[in-house]
This record gives sequence, C-alpha cells and structure tokens, in this order.
Amino acid sequence: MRILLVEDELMLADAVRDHLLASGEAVDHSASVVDAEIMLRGTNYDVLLLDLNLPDGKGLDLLRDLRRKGSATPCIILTAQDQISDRIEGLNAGADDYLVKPFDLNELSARLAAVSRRYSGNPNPFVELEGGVEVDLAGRSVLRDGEQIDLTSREWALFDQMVKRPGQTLSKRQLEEALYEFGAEIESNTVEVYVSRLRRKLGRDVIKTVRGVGYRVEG
Amino acid sequence: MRILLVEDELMLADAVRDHLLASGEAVDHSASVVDAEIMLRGTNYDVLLLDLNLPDGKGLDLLRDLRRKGSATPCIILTAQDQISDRIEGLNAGADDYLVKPFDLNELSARLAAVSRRYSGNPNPFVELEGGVEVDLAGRSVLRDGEQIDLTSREWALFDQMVKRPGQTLSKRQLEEALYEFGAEIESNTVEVYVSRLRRKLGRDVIKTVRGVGYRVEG
DNA sequence: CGTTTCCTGACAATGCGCTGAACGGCGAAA
DNA sequence: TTTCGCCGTTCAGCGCATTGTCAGGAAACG
Repeated sequence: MRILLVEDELMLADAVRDHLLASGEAVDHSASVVDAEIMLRGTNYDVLLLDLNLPDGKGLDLLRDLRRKGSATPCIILTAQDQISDRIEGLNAGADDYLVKPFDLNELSARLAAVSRRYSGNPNPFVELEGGVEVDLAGRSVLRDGEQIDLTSREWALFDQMVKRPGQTLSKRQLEEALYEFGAEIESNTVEVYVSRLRRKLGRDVIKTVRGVGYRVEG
Repeated sequence: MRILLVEDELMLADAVRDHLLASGEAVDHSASVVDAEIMLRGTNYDVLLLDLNLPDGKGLDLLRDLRRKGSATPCIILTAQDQISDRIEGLNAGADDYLVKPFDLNELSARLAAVSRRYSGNPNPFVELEGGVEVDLAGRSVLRDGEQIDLTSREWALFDQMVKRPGQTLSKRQLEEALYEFGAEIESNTVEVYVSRLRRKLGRDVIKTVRGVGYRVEG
C-alpha cells in the first residue's frame, strides 16, 4: 500500500515511517504543503496521512483542493488539536478519519487498515495459514478451525510481524524489536519462548524454524 | 404514521411534505435543531427525517442526543454529501437509513415503509451472542434468556460498538470515542467500569477481555 | 560423537484489569 | 423551590494473567 505522510515534525514522522515500513507499507514523506503537492502529482497514493499544522499553509486546503479535483484518495488527519469544531471541519473537508496526537502507532495501523478496507469494499481481510488458522490483521483476531484463539499482547506482537511477511524468514533480532521498543539488546531466549507458546495455541506447523536464522510463516 | 421532517431548504421540505401528505402520513416540519428539539419533546414521532446541514447546529448531534436519552425512533438521514465517512458517522450516531440529495420522492416513500416495517411488524434480525443474549441493534433492545434487559445510554453506546464488530478486538481508546464526542486521552478507567456493569447485566461470557488491548464480543 | 541450537516446563514479580464504594450532577417528582 | 433517585465518573485495593528468566532436555548439525 502506497502511503503519503505529510508531517513537519521530523521526530514523529520518522517514528511513523519506521513503523509503517516495518509493516510492509511503502511510505513517502513530505514536510510541507508544496512538497506534498509535488509528490501527489507524481504518484497515485492509496492513503494520505495529513498533519494540519504545516509551516507553509493549511493542510486542510490541500485536502480540499484534492477533493475539488475529484480525488477520492482516503485521508487520515493527524493533529495535536482537540476541538470538536476542528474535527467537523476536517471531516467536511473530505477526511475519512482523525487521529489526535499523541497516538498509538498500532492504532494508526488499525485505522489505516479500516480506511483502506472501507474503500476496497472488501470486509474480510482474512489471511489463511496452514493448519486451519485464519488471521484478521486489522481486527487482531485469530481463528483455528473456526474457533477464536486468544493471544496475549506479546504473542500477537510477534505473530503479527510474521504474518505480515509470509514466506519471509525473520531473524530473532528482528522479532525482538517487535517485543521491545528499540535497541535494547536482550540476551535471553524470549523469542523462543514466545514461539513455543504460539505453537501450543496455533499448532506446530504454522511457525517454521529456520535453524541458525530465525522463523518463518508460510503464505 | 407521524413523521418529523427536519430540513432547512424550504423548497425541498415543501415537496417532501406534500408528497407524504398525499400518501396519508402526518408530517410536522421544523427548519432548525432547536425547533426540532421542541417538537420532539411534545410529540412521539414514528420516524425522523433529518437533514445534516442545518443552520444552527449539526443534525448529527441532535440524533446522538436522542439516542443517548434512550429514544429508538427510526431515523433517516437526508444529506447532500455523499462521503463514505459521513455515512459511517451517521450510522454510528444511530441512523437507520441514508438518502443522498437529490433523491426521488418515491424512493423516500419506499425507505420510509421499509424502516417502519422493520420497527412495527416482524422483529428485526436479532444478533445472538453467548450466554443466551440476543441483541436487536436497530431497536436497541437486549434480551437475556428471553427477558428484556435495560441498558443505560452509556452502557448501550459501548455495547453497541462491540456488537457491531463481532470477533474484532476494540481498544479502550476506540471504545472511549463511543462514550464521549471526542476523547483525547483516557485518564480514567471508565470503560472498564462500564464493561463491569455490562457483564453484571448480561453475564460474564458475552464480553471477553483481551488483556493489554481491549475487549471483544464473539460473532 | 561432541557441539551448537532450539524447545519447553516451571516460577516469581509485575502490572493490568476488576469491582465495590462514594461523589456529584441532572432531571423528575412533590 | 426542595427532595429524591438515577446515572455517570473517579478512586483504591485486591487478585490474577502475563511476562521474562532459567535450566534441563531434545534435536539438528559437523
């Protein structure tokens, strides 16, 4: 999914981009309205993430222009403002959703999924895996033989990463970064333990071990 | 059938009223939100026809207020806007149907008939949940083992959100937005308290806790 | 066969969620 | 108006699921 992020706070922009890239999305970033207009001219994006407080103009005007030109690209507004009137103005300008800073990056993912699902008209983004396991990434739910399986937040964080990249082998280090925020080297076998717990819940065939490298989920 | 038409475009309002009167319906008309509130206080209407672009306030707020007070009066939204986000917001606020201007008067009649049929005659599609709990989303009624359960407006606001997305885990943040117009950050455990009360009324198995994330009701 | 890598049962500490209780506000009734 | 009762909200303490760690065993590799 191609995403254009329009945001002038570089720290936040980096965090968002990293998170989305880690989810396998393609993210372009621009820090101003003029920049964004140029990007939009050159590429067709699937979703627009738009900050309202931009240095060189109102973000809402950018959105209104887009809509005036007939673009239907889904747009999620990011803002520090917390006023109902702003929200209404945003939605009237053609926004699809609205996130107030500070927001949780996982919530951003969920909203992105919801918005894009809305537009594709496909209500069931279920991923099917081996062993009768189905995963709804946006809804954070897992079925095994049709029955709901409960995953704890750590278990889901790990599994989520693997399901998003089916067929790819992920190193333990990569998976560790899904568990802990950033950096923090850990010299334990936490990932192994969680894989073990996941296998008990989901069956042994879903997660495959690649000895000396890491783990993999088949597509 | 008593119908309240809330519409500030007088030409359109007249046309609608004439058409409905010709069909033998009783139509009252108000052109503003305050006016509508007064009318609603005095009369029990069978259907509410609600324009969203009113001069003195958002029509949606009127609808939300009604629902918050426990009213189940069917509501059809009339609007010039055709954005998916509006539609979703409208339905979330408790609307039953949605007509985009310009619309055909006969289509309006048909929808009116459909909505009122839904409410009067045969019961609506009941959603069945665990523990002998049935939910009528449109009629906002809940049965447990065949007995009516009374929910307060906040309880319903929360439960409604969850039942509409069975199988999906909703974050406390998302659920908070059902309680308040626009919750910025949660500094309290209000959602937990309401879940606790709902469980007392509906049984413990209906709402499942997903620790570290939120809550879910099974499909 | 030895070595390396991975699996998994057990366990203690932590932090999250649950719930009883109390407070304040608002509308209805008197 | 005052009173009463219901509803929404906050708070604090308790109980327990979750989590990270370790150690012994199993499996894969040379």
